[in-house]
Amino acid sequence: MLRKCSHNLPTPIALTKQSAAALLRSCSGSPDQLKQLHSVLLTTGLSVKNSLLTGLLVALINLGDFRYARKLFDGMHKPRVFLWNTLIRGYSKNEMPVESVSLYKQMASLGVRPDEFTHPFVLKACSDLPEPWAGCAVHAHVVKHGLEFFTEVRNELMIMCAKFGDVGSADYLFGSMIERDLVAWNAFIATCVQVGHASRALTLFREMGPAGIRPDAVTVVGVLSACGQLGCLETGEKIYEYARSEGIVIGSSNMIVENARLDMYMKCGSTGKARSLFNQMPHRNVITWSTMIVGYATNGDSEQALALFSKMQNSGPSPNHVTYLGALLACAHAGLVEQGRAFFNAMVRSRSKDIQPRKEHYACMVDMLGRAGNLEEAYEFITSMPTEPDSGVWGALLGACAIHKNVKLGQVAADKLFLLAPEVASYQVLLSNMYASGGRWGSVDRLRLRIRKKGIKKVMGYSTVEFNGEIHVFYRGDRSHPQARNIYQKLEELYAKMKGFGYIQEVGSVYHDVEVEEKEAMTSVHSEKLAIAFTLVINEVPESPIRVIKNLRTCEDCHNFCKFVSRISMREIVMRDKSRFHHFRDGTCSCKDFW
DNA sequence: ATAGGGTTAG
Repeated sequence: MLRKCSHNLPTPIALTKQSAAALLRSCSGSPDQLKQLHSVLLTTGLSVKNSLLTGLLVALINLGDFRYARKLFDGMHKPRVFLWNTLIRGYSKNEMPVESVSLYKQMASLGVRPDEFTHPFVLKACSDLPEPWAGCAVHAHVVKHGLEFFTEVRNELMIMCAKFGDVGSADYLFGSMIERDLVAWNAFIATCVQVGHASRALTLFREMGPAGIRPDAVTVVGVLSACGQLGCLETGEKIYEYARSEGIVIGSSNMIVENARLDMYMKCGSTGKARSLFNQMPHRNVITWSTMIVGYATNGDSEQALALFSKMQNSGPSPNHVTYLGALLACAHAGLVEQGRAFFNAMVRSRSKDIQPRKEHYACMVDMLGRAGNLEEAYEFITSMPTEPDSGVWGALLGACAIHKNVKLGQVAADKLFLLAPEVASYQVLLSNMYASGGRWGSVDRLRLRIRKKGIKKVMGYSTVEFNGEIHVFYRGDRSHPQARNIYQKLEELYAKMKGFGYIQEVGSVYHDVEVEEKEAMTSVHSEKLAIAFTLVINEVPESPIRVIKNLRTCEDCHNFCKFVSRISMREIVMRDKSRFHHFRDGTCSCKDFW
């Protein structure tokens, strides 16, 4: 490599300081070229001053050769703040937050005074770290140096707070901003979506105009993402059309916007709309393909997911770890154990670091094996993991044990989960359900006591439906909706009709040690049933699908209920639960009762 | 010579 480019470089004699600087500016080819230039400079006897070295360093960093850059940097006498900044930024932009933060630490301990450019970089690195402590320390520095009023610094502080779950502080930082510019709005909207406050993001979007800020394409991406999370298809499409008509996005030129749209369609269960958009897109990257594959997999169309995956391997970009997760999900949902194993082995064999199996791939495999009934193999799979299994992996095993009613192995998983994720109620609920289905009421009571002692709160289940751009929320047994009377009347009607078609209420999933009538009463008013009844009341257009989003997983009886309703009302029901979609059509579900 | 915000999985 060195020899190859050596003839492009001038001989040492011809080189002056000016020509060296000019050469450096034009030398954006390869790090090797730059390194050679450096050694040439050293042989010239020219005094290689900081200014020249700085140029060299910047070029190296921009090319991503941090090792050589760092060597140069460490050899420099009192590098200027600008150089510290550049290196800190380089690390943070190239997913090396640890290096970025430790360089900042070094800077601080040497007494180099940071300027207003330093903190946005290092704060970004701090928010990429798994723990918030470094960020807190840097925050203190920001205040110490009196830099917290720079908009850029404030934005990064806000994002960091939001990423570590401190939405209150993020909110405060946004609200108290003196100059709230477009970037601040976009950052806050995006963080709202990331922490799961999608409806807040939509509210913010509506406030932008009155506040005198014109949204741009970045805003649109955030808002489309919010619509996906909420399952608001109508709203999402309206916002996209608005953005087109306002010239905020032009055609399909912005791939990120199109990807966000694609994802929104998939998250709303509209695989058809997603596919036709995909077919029309002028440019597709790995995210485009992954979004499609994951989308198909979660929507229960494993065939399409796997077909696209092989199409991608033939004529698309290289798959990454997310794409493979999509392929594994497709296998897990379709019960294609052999195919799934093959994908997993391909990942292990791959030389690319980017597609080595991660924890979520292991969790997916455990789910797949466990669901197919190979519980022992799933357990062995966990013990063979190169890294410490996390709650996702044990949770997958517990879920499979619940399906196959294997209390013994389920207990093993639950014990791990009690240590790894004591605050997640759903795991304890699963265990409790397993005890209950085995009639072990004593164990159920002991577990309940333990849950109460620890103060673990169950997440309340709810379902949402979008109608005319508004979101309607329902809880179990909820009567607060203005249409409550009509909804319950509709529900009665449905039950009466369904019973004629052979519907029998399945109460097993409730797993409470209460009288049968009471169980039945609770099951019959689950939130998803109310949401469906509501949609039937207000929207009688036969060909429009009923779209319901549920925050937890749906129970067996509701699943059965949906099948019957789809049949007797001739309406398609698209239900997104916590982990996947169910498309009900004419009495059957896309998940083939395998979920 | 350096500035902050955006899309996929869990």
